Amino acid sequence: MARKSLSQSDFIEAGTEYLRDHTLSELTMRVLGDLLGVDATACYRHFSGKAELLTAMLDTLLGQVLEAVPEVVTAPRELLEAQCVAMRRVMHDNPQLATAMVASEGQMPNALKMARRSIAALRSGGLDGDELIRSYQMIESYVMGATQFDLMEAPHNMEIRAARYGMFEDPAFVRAARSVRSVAAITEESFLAGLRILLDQCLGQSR
Amino acid sequence: MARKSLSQSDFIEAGTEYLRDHTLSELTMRVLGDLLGVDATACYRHFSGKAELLTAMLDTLLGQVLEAVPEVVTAPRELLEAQCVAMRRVMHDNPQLATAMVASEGQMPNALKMARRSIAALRSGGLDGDELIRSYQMIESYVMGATQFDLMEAPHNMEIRAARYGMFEDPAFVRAARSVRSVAAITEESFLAGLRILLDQCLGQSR
DNA sequence: ACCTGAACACCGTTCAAGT
DNA sequence: ACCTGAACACCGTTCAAGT
Repeated sequence: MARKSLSQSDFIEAGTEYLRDHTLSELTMRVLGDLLGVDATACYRHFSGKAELLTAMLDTLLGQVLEAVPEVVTAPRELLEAQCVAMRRVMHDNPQLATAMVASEGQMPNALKMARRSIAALRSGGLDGDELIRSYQMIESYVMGATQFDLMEAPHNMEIRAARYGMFEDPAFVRAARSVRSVAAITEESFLAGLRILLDQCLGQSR
Repeated sequence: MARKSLSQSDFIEAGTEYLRDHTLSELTMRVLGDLLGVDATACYRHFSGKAELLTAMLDTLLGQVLEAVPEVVTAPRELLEAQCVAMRRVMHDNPQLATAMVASEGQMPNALKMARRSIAALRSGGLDGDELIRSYQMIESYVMGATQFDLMEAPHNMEIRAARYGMFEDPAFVRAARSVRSVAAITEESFLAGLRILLDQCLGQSR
């Protein structure tokens, strides 16, 4: 039998790819092994367990956000908004992983990088002390939370939301519920509107 | 052996009580059976499975929110804020259930009631059409999402957040990280500040 | 150094059998 | 009508054994 000599990134990539079309609970260690033509327990030679693999997959995702928003010299307001929008888009493209986002930031270097960038932007926007922390936390909780909430039950999330709208018995919602696409559009619009309202309030209007 | 003749609410209450001191993954059907002095499979005589039980537990939680905010005649802005704050408090008191909040609203009558109340308030605040939907969705995603995010990994969530702050290498965050209590306080302040900013923008300043 | 394969201690759930 | 208890098809993970 030929040696496989797999690396961490092989498992990360195979898992992330698999989650494009499958549920998180469908990604078992046995399936992951099959994907790489290897035994179910081979993963344990590279990660302490499933949790650590998941964390590595998540951090890789955050790396994509950092790449999507190069740290060029832009106004802090624009850098922040761009980073938040990129974060949401990456999560939107990987809903299964996004909704499993964990708080174990200790092992996620890219999460740390993103946070430091945001804080630097808020600082150069004039914030400091407790106001800085409140603003940072408000934006992080909004972007991560609202996006996770909107992606819940993906890929059927917007069908489910449309069905809910239909039960509200309100003419505006019932009309919107007829088109899943319009429900999805409204969801994105409301996220972006909310983000801008919060950023405006934290950093002052810039448009 | 005496007949137990349990009802749905017995399982809901026992499970919710158990989750006060235990993780969601620790609440297995076998444990639930032990709590009620009954076989592990007895639950299937009252619920189709664990998912349906969980949904029932969640809806019971939403019922507490409805009770906490009686539908007295108040200004729409105040009703909305009170309902959002009550929602967060109930989730805060039941973090394990709150972070498992599901999108299966079809079987959650109290979720429907809450939504209709919110929509009525927004309407009497002068909103209509797509603007009404955007405002509703913005507030729902913010309250549910940010709260779920802040409660992630409870009951150690604030210790984890404090540890993160310590790694930011920013003087303001490092100072705040010395007290878990202060991190928790800042989290609540930033949630409330964000909520008020969004409500102000949707319904106009009322204070 | 890395992978295998059997094994362990769990899950949620089904179903025939009890009362 | 409701509960029991064995059983099924899974999990993640461990560990001795291979190469």
